[in-house]
This record gives sequence, structure tokens and C-alpha cells, in this order.
Amino acid sequence: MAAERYPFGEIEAKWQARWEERRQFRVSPDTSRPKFYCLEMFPYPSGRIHMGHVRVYAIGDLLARYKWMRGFNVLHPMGWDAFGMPAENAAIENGVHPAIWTYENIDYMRAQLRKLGISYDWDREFATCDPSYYKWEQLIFIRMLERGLAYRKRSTVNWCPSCQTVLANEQVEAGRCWRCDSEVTRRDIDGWFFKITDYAEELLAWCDRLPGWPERVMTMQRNWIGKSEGAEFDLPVAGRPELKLRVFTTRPDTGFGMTYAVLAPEHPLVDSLVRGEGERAAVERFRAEVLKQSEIERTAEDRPKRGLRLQARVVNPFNGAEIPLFIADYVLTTYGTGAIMAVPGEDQRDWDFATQHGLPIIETVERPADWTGEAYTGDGVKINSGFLDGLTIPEAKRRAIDWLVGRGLGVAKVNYRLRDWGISRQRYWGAPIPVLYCEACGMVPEKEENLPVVLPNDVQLSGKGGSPLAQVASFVNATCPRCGGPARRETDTMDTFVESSWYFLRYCSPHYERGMFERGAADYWMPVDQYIGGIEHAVLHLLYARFYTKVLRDLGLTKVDEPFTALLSQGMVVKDGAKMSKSKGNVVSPDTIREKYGADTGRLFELFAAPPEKDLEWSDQGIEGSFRFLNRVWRFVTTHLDELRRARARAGARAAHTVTPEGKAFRRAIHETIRKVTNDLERDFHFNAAIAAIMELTNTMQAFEAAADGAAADEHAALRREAVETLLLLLGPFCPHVTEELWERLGHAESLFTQRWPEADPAALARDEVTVVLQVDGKVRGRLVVEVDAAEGRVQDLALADERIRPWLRGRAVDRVVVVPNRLVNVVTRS
RNA sequence: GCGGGCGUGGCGUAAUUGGCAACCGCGAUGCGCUUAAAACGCAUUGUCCGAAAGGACGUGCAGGUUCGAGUCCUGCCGCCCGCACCA
Repeated sequence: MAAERYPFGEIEAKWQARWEERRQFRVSPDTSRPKFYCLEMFPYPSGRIHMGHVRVYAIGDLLARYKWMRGFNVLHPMGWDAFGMPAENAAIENGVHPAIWTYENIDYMRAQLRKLGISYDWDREFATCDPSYYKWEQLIFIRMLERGLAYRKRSTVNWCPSCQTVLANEQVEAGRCWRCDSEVTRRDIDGWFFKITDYAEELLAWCDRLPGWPERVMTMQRNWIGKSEGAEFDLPVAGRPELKLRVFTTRPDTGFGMTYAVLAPEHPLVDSLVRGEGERAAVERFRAEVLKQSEIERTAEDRPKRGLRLQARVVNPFNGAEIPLFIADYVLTTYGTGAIMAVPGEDQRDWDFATQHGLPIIETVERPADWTGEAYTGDGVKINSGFLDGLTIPEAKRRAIDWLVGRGLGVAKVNYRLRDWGISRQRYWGAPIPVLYCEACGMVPEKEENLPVVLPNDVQLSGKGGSPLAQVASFVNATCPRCGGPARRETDTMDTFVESSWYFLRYCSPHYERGMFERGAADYWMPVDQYIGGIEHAVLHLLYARFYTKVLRDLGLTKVDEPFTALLSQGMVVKDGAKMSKSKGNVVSPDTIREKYGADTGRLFELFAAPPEKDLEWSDQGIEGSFRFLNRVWRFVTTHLDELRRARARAGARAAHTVTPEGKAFRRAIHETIRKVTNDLERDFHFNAAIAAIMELTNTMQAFEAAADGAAADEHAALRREAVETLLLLLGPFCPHVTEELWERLGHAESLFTQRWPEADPAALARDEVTVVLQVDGKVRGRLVVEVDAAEGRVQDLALADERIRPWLRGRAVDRVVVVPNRLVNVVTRS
């Protein structure tokens, strides 16, 4: 029973040790070879890895090993995204210090990864919670501060009551915290921001210049940046010449259809517009009502639009009409100017509100004759619009902006949905923000020579709120770097997404002590050629890292514009209908899988069961199938080992000259597999299809073996050897241990992964004959074997004379015959 | 509502990108080996008609383009993902 299974345990330990001894995957810059930087998103050391994590590492290792075999100098590093909430929560629950918890997890997970046999350069490993790492992040923070790219402001922010900290917009998903799923509330608080909005245009422009990224990720980023073009202009307040209401619109052409205007309830102008105590009280009541509804209620389906009409009126500058002014919950402070001109004829939200409040509706675009809808947003000619009448919408937009600009009322304006990145976290386990507050000098950055500002160890973590660092007197109380007087340190820490925004650069020279990274190493290795990770980071990490890289470029530290040339977003591993995760309790441990089947089997299954970008349903039976396959390969090679080794001398003669037709067909199968697998890896990441082709080759080998017993077996020994070697080379990147072992047993002293990837031999692929499909009126009626590239006329004649075809032509006239060379003949009849 | 993607056997999937639909695997059924089971091997496995030969049908639905459509176009239906009162 046990004897039937190949000895994967032994083999895997042996080769992991061997690769380590040989330092096989330790790399340094080498300009004589093309470089390939292959990177999987580094993990958060949360405890243990499960088979969900293994998928991404299996993909990365497959690509890295394949590129090795293609002659690339491959950088394939691994490290730890080690700051973050779970460590702090574990500390609060179990009384373990976050550092201890984190490093213990790292040790455990590193051991798990090593036993999977991934080709990492372990010399480059680091954890982001190490002061030698975050020191550089603090330095960059100061540089960003100097350039106005980091700034502090008081604002209304997303607050997670459970994590007790601020969240960036990207970290709120449908009103809930991305990490703990609690409902997010709003809070006014001082905090630090990175000016990602300065890069909105460039981030957007490059979305069209990264063809190696999945379209859906680029689309998500484009939507997130949310560029819209239009105009911003003033509406004078009637009878109050000193007051103007600034509005933004993407449809300046609809100005003549503006029948009222709306302010966000929190808009700062509201207070100056209110007249008398009665109105003030009504406004306060309305605001309170709006604020008390949660984010989730506010964004619920079918929310009614609530509004309050103010006594003040504004003037529509297009036609001079005095129009009513409202405050309403459907206008947001966070976008545009926080105020809008309302055009119910051409905007559905305004239409809803106007209908509800009995406000007039003016149509400014001619509707199609069959139009039955409400607000109209389609194309058409301008009507009821004075000087714009008769123009198309794009023409009218331009003309309206010119008109506003000419009268000094407004300007053309581009708006983005993207907000600046709030990086302050009121938590302990993160990189300290390197600034101080001095009574005399105000906010002062820490001196560079004093970096890193080290996170103190002696902290009390209660989870009660407030930044835990504020309780550490020895940390808070410091001296001002400018005047030497008493100063208080900033107690917020940085969002952990700051660490993951540049770790790929640190891997280029992880031990460099004179800077963030060594310029030469980064210039050699960057950008990352292939990045692999989950879709959940489409607008989080992947946007931040792009931004941060551009900042580093503008600081003169790197030459790259973009960090990741190509991105593969792998799907989730799902079990029992849910994503495999600790909290769902449906995890499968790689340790269990490894002990039962070996790491190679676990990896093979995850690469085979689904295309990489799709979700993968975990299947115990599926993994059995992958295991069966490897056992079959093992048995095949080991049972024929003597003969295969003997064939070695003859391998040089290349079995091309096999005499028998079966031999020729067999060799073609070998080389077609090479071509197929290479295409599948090179073009579209069709790993599952590549494995299917390798399995098929194995089946062909066994069939060939069974058919060619006796004397013929000897004749084909060299061919058989070629087949086995090809199989091992192709399968190597998927299942590195078992293939290395068999490669060695065949008599090779060199590692399989120093071999060149096989190339399909055109001579082997060449055919003398092809099977052509015969169709009558598009239906397959037969097959015909003809010589390759036979003349069309000849093929046509043969087809028309074919016995299988003739009955179908009886009583019908041939209209024409379509001949697709080497593929198909279609006889088209006329009835 | 806007944007993106998907829809193929009992299941996971494949199809040289417009040319034999279902490769590979899982499951199932039968057989062999075995005292037996496991493991392993062989065979069958889209649906319907037929004893067979063979035929008809078949890629969510309805059309279209084409000699030929899983693939391209139009319109529906369904599912998944992202954003969402963004002016």
C-alpha cells in the first residue's frame, strides 16, 4: 500500500536541502543575462498559511523556475508585511507582545514555505516591522513633508469603531471596514495625508500603458480615480452681492435648464445664508437628521432624497432667473464644490428631487420621438437654451464654458473622485510618523540623523481607544530638533499600506544601510516583471504602490515610472462555498497535504484544477487525481530506468531518424507537447491547459510502451529517453522535487533547473500527411488523409469522389467547394 | 444606475483564436488482478433514435453575418465582481 506511493517525503527533503546547499536561487545583478523579477504579494504573518496562500506561491514558483530555464537571471524574493492590527489584537487578547507574536508567526510560516520548495532567495528576506526597514519610510515621509506631499489637516474621516482607528477611503468597502467588517462611522480628527491626488492624472494616464495588467483591475483603478471634466462657476445669491455659490457640473450646456440649486447640508456657506432663528433651528434639525443615518442607510437602494428649502435664492447666470435654493442629503461635501446646479430635465437625481418638491423642469435637449423616460441623458440638439440652441451637446459644452469664462463667472474644471490618502492610524503596531510638536516651533520633522524613530517596546495595549503611544511618556516627551526645547512626539503610526508600497524596491538590496535601496541594484532589477496576487488589492495596495513609486521617482531615487509591468490576479481558493480562511474555519493546511501527498502534488493540483484567474474549488478527490498522476510518472520512469539510462549514449543521435511511422508519430507528440506547454506558459498563463498537455504526453508514452513491446522496444529506446527527459523538463516548474529526483536518477549530475527549456524541433513537427475533414453543407460527413499542402484542386477532387461524401450529394447540385488547406473541405450544395 | 466579466457533459475544465465541440482530470458503470478490500490496469461514459451500421440534436434564449459560429454582430435572460446620490 504505502510501497505503491512514490517516496515524496524523502525526495522533497533531499532536494530542498540540496538547493539550499548549492545556493541555487541566490542571485545578484548580472548584466550578461536578461533579468526577470518575479514577485508574489508578500503575506501578513497572521499565523499559519493554508492552501489558499499556497496557490499564489505555486504560480510564482512556476513562473520563476520557467524563467530560469529560459536563461533569465531571476529575482524571486519573499518577506513579511509585518505591521498591522491582528498582532495588536492578539496582544490585547492574549497578553503577548505584538513583536513576539509577529516573529513567532514568521518563523512558523517561513518553515511552512520552505517545505513547499519555492525557489526563493532567502538571503533577501526581511520583515517590515524591523527599524532598519521603516527607517527609510520615515526618511521619505520627511522628504514628502518638505515637498507638500505629506500634510496634516483636520477633516471628517472614516472611523472604524472596532479597530479604533481612521481608515482611508480605499479601505472602506460598502460602508464597512476592509479588515474587520465593522460599520464605519465618521469623525472629525487631525491626521496625516499623502497627496495622491497630485498624481491622479498620471496614475490614470498610465492605466492605458500597462498592457500586462488585467483589464478589470485597470477599470477598477480608472473608476476609483474617477476623472470628470466640466466647469466650475458662481451662482450669485439674490440680494446678497457679497455671497456667491460655487458649483461644479459636467454638463455646463444644461445651464438654461437649471431650475434650482442645492448645497450639501454641511456646506460652510449655509450658516451665512440662514436668516433668523426659525430657519437656523430648521437647518440644525435637518442636519442632525441627515447625520444620524449611518453610511449604510445613506447609500441604501431607493433612498428617498430629503431636502430643506432655504429662504435665500440664487440667480441662474444663464438666464438671470431667480431660483430656489435647498440643502439636501443627496449632495455630498466630499465631491466637487459641495454644491450643485440642479437640472431635473437632464439629471435623474435632480428629476427625482424636483418631482418630489414640485419644482419646474425645463428640457434643454431635444428628446427622440419615442422617448418615454424621465431625465434625459442621451445625445441630441440643444433647445430652450438661448445662445446654445441648435448645437450638439459637445459643442454646447464648449460654448457654455467659453461664455462663463468670458464673463468672469467660472472656469473649465477637471474633478477626481480620488481623495488624498489618509495614512494616520491611532494604533501601536506600525511605523511611527517622524514628527514632533514643539510649543515654540510648532510641528517639526525629526532630524534625519535621529532616524529611525523606533517604536518603543514597553507599551500598554488596552484596545480602549486613543493612540497607545500617547501613554508611553518616554516616547512622547522629547526635545525639539530645532530649538532643543520640550516637544511632544506624534503618536499616530503610519498605515501599513505604506510599508507595502515600496518593499519590492527593498528586495533589490535588502541589507543596504546607506539608503532605502541601492540605486544600481534597483536600476538593474526594477520594475517587477511579473507580480502575482489577489484581486482584493485592485484599488488598495496596487494603487498606493504605483503612487509611492512615482513619488520616489520624483525624489530622484528611482528611474521607473511604474513598479509592476505585468500583474496576474489569481482567484480565491474556495471550500464549501466560501473563501478559505481561518475565520470561516474551512482551511486546509499545506502541512496535512504535504504529509499525505507531498508538496508537489498540492502545488500541481492548485495549478491544474482551474485557470489561475478563476476561483478554485478545493476538492479532496481532485488532489487524489494529481497524486495518481505523479505516481504514474514515477512508476513509468523508475520501472524503465535501466533501459533509459542505457539509451543515453544514443540520445545524441536524436531519435529523429526513427524508422517506424509509430516512432515518428510519437516524436511528433513529444514536440507538439513542447510547443503547447511553451505557448500556454508564455502567452496567457494557461497553466491548467499546460498540465493537461503534459498528462496527455504521459498517456501517449504509456500507450507507445504498450504497443511497442518486444523487439521494437529496443529500437525506440532513444526516443523513449527523449520523451522522458522532455516530460521531466516540462513538468519541472510545476513539480520541482519529483522531477529533480527522476532527472538525477536518469544519470544527470546537473540540476534540472540549470537545463535549458526544451524547444520544439520543426523537423519533428513536420508531417507528411494530414487528416482533412470533409463536410457537406457544413456538416461533417467524413475524413480524408492527404499529403501535406496538397493542391486544392486535388483535394477537391478526392473529396467529391469520396465514398462517404457521395451519398450526400445525390440529387443535389454542387454550388461550390470551399477548401481550407490541410484542414477541411466543405461541399456546398444548391437544392 | 454606471463599469467589467461570465454562461460548454453529472462536476472542474479544454478548444491551435472563425474550421472535427468536449482535450485533461474528477465522478460513475463494467471488467481484470486479489480469498477480499485498497492500490493498480483495461474499457465505456453529451442527449435522443437504433440490435448494429448509422442518424438527428447539442455550447443560457431569440435572431443575424458566414461555405462554416462555443468563438463575430444585435436584442433578451441569468449569474458573478467592482463602484455607487461623484453632479
